[in-house]
Amino acid sequence: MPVKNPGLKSAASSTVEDYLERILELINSKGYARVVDIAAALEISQASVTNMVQRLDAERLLKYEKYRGLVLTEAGEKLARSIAHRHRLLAEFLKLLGLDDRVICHDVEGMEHHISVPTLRAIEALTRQLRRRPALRAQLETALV
Amino acid sequence: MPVKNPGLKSAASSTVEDYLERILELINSKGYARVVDIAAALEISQASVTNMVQRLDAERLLKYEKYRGLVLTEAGEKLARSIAHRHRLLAEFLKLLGLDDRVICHDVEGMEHHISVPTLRAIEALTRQLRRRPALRAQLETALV
DNA sequence: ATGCAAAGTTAGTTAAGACTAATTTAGTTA
DNA sequence: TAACTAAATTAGTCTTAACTAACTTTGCAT
Repeated sequence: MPVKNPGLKSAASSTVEDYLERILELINSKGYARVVDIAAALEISQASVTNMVQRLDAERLLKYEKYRGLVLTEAGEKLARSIAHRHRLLAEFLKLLGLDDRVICHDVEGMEHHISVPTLRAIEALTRQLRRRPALRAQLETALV
Repeated sequence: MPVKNPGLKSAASSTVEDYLERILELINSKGYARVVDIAAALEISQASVTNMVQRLDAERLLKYEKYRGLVLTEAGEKLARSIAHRHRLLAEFLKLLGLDDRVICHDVEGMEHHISVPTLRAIEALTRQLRRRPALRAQLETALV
């Protein structure tokens, strides 16, 4: 299906977003992101990662030197951060709905690439309300049976 | 990315779900679903639709006779209905968050294929609360500025 | 300094799902 | 009923993003 983009999102494909998200995660936790680690994190082959890293370099989302490693560019880091932020927000929202971590992980990874800024803001506001209203959360729990 | 399926969803791909959703919609509104109408609804070529319809026939989600038309099978209709239901639920949820129809349409079409049953149930419960608590909705609106 | 294992790269393949162009069928109208 | 048009189908191509297998580079241990 040709997924049209009505001016609501960044130009990055879901796949690109997944890569950037994991790369930032690795950099934050280990200080660097090697091909082998990215491949392990995404559960894909190293060859696939090498390909994508070359593409991300061409798109100026990171700087990459053959055999030597990579660093995010300003643009890449900015994008990665906003992706990570969206991910955290959605995960927290689902957590407040009482869902378990396995489900949260699965659904967030699927949905996150398809949520526009306005929707994200609305969910953010809703999450704030849920956070400070345990009574409301309790109602949800009981409604689920 | 290899989208794994941890036993949370039907076996149909996002694409298949989109086709079924539109086919049911057409059948409900016009009484039948022709290739040309499905193609128009999904904004893809008739050739692509013919291909997919043959595949859906092979998967027993509809019965299809060359040049003659198609009808959903029991299984196909059941699946299509549950997809449509999920779509309506998500759309209503976003509507209650105060989002506008353009955004709702875009985001629902992106997200709907990635939401598990437990998450859907939780959102359903939350939607009920939002429906009967205009004050809560008002708080969200003002929080958005 | 050399050699070996781990990491990285390249080349070529695959699958889904779109596309166009060309062909065939069906239904309507003269 | 003959012909024309709209709909449907087929055949073959393209893109994205995965894969495997084979090869190269790097860095560590001897």
